[in-house]
Amino acid sequence: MLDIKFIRENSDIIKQATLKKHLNFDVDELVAVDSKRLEILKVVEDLRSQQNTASEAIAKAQNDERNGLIDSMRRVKDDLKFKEEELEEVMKKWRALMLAVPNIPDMSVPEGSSDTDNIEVKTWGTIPTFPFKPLDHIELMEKQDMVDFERGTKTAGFRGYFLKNDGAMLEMAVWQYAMSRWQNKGFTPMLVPSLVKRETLLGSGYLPQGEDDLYKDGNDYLAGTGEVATMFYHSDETLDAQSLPKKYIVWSPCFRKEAGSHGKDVKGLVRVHEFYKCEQVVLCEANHETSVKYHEEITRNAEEMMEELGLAYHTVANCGGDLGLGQVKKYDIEVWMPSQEKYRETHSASYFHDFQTRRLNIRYKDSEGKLRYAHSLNNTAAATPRLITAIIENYQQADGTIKVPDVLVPFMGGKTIIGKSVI
RNA sequence: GGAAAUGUGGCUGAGUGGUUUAAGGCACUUGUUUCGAAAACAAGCGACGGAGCAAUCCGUCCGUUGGUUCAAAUCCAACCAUUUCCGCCA
Repeated sequence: MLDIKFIRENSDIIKQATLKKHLNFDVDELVAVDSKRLEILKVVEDLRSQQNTASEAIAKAQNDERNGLIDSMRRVKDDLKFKEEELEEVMKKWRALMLAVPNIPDMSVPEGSSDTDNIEVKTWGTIPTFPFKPLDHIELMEKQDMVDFERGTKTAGFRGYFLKNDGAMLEMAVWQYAMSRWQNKGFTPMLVPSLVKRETLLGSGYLPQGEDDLYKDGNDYLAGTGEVATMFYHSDETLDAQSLPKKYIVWSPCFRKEAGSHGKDVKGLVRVHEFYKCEQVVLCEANHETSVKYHEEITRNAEEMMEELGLAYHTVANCGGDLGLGQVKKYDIEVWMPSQEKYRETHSASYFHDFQTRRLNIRYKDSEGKLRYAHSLNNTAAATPRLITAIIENYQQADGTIKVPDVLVPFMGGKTIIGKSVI
């Protein structure tokens, strides 16, 4: 959501944003609807003012005078009702359009329509070479009894899975490693609801346009990311400016229908309907430079974790067409997957300015005592099981066992090698 | 899931149809006083939208959404939340 005043005065900027994000949105229509809204609102407010004045007079008047006033107010009431209905019609349209206004992408966001136009901004690590034919994570995990897809689909349907033995333990080790790692950086750990109300998803900007990718029952939805509940946590609050930035490291189950991705990653654990994620969420003061600073910081946090894990990755700046409605700029971190011989997304870091906090009404009082909408950002910390597929493939050994990355050993009860040799 | 009670500003709390423009208190801000503070006294003290250069003015907001009425914090309905009890459950 953007400020309607800003939209009115800067419709050209909105038009450019719409083009850059490859969206269909008619800002001229919104501006026209808004003019209509203000015009009717003026009439309604004048009638209400009349009513308020008359109401006072009626309270004091007696007999005939009183009856006469009441009669004339009856007509005002009818007019008001008619105008209010007209206003409600316009407001419906207005609200729907307001939710569709895209946020303005940063100047530095590359042009382009899809992820193939994203631009690599960094690479790290050496792409591993194996003196044997490397296996994919599916084979590796099945050989070591770390996963059961057959019973997974029997139980949960397409993309269902069970993690077993060190498959289960490795996943939990990653969570613990990530949660404590970010806690040490000053982030507040939280476990947050995945079962959430519709308004939470409107607040973070996933709805109304993302309906098809969400599991739901009536007004109850399963969130696709912990960001949703975490952002809603502070909705309708005025934060203490001293408490900014607020940094959260959040663990939650995540549910995604993956609508529109049938045929992609149909096997394995790279794309599943139910997964778990440690997510970084930041609220900071309303200032572009501050947003950029924390955007770089939460991106770097994740890159450092990948470096600690010893996983080769690159970071891309997402192009305009690959940005969400509310995102100003986004970096994806993509890990090298030996079986696919390409990079696959593990992290997505974006900032929103006040797009989300306007919807959620999250404000703070700045140093001049003025109420302002905070800025918000988020990035993945560790999304599993996708991340463990990368670990497993990159750390596989000739005999089919899997070396545990050093930083995870303490979280695996001291275990350094997963599995028995299967040669 | 069933029953009952409750829902008013940052907090507390009055208000059950018309000077309520939401009393009073606490907290907060400023001033007077003081070497300084406390206390006392005085004044101020919400958000959002609109008009205006401005002073200021208008409108909306008493859990939410509708309804009744010339007029709703107040009456009615539904919903939501909280508390207590029962049922169920990890």
